[in-house]
Amino acid sequence: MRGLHADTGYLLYRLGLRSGQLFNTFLQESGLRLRHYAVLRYLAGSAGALQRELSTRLGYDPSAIVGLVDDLEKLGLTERRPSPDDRRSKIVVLTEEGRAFLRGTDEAGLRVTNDLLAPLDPAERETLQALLLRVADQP
Amino acid sequence: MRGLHADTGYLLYRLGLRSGQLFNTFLQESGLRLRHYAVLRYLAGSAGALQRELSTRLGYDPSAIVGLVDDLEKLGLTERRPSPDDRRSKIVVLTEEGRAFLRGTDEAGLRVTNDLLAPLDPAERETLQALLLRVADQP
DNA sequence: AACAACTATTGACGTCACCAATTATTGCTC
DNA sequence: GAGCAATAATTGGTGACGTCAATAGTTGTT
Repeated sequence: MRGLHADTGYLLYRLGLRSGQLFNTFLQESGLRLRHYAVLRYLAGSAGALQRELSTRLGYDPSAIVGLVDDLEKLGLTERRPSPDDRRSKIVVLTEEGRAFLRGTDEAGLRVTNDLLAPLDPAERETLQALLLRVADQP
Repeated sequence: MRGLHADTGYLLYRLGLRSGQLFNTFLQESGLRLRHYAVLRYLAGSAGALQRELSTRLGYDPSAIVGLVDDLEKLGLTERRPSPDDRRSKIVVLTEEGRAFLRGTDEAGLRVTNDLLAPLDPAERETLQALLLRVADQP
């Protein structure tokens, strides 16, 4: 009898939950949650982003972005700068402290991934990574 | 600059969210959510389960199971039967209506997985499935 | 000049995860 | 076999979160 566990879509859902929990328990000592961390990492790769951009790219509601950026700003990890082109928009950028924070949690994120993928050898991890990237990169 | 998207753990988290959303939008016409569906599919593979067992196997809080089983019972898809061994426990079983419901949503679940894995060919899907199963099957 | 579209923000509502406490029952132990 | 810790289901509370509607300020279009 094929249970739901044999369904790849459901497996992804389940493992996504587990992965998120691992990240969150890991981040909790810093007072942040996975959502904050995702924003920081996105900013690290983009050198400034409109809140609207964060919303669409990360899949969080615009109103959620407001709170997340508020939190990060309160901790001094990001700043809101006025957009030169459009006075409605604000550009969120990492501060130096934000970069330092990311450096400090770098190997920690790797450790989480390491725990999660413990049953796989390096070659298999690379295969999985490649497949997931292909799945993730569709509109 | 390696963004968070290059991190397998985060990829899993992200794809898990997407998968869950697909499942939920698909199930919403039936009035159930993914959590209910997961319970039904687990029951289909076990011919009766204690609520405690559902809690540990599916990773939901015992108090959450109460509500889920209440909902399913209200729809006539499951029943609570007294355990012959232990009067504290109740055994949750699928009704005939529950089985019929699962049959009706069978190919729908496959369609969700199909949408999700659109970029992969059949061989790659099997590889992914096998890797995810290995990752999922750790304590 | 008028109006539709867009950005950030606020607020409300329902769902959900997480934790503590309760009741009924069981198993252990002395 | 009496007392007591452990367990199963349940209830309730709290905080986080997704979603939706509404608003103020700004831009682009016609």
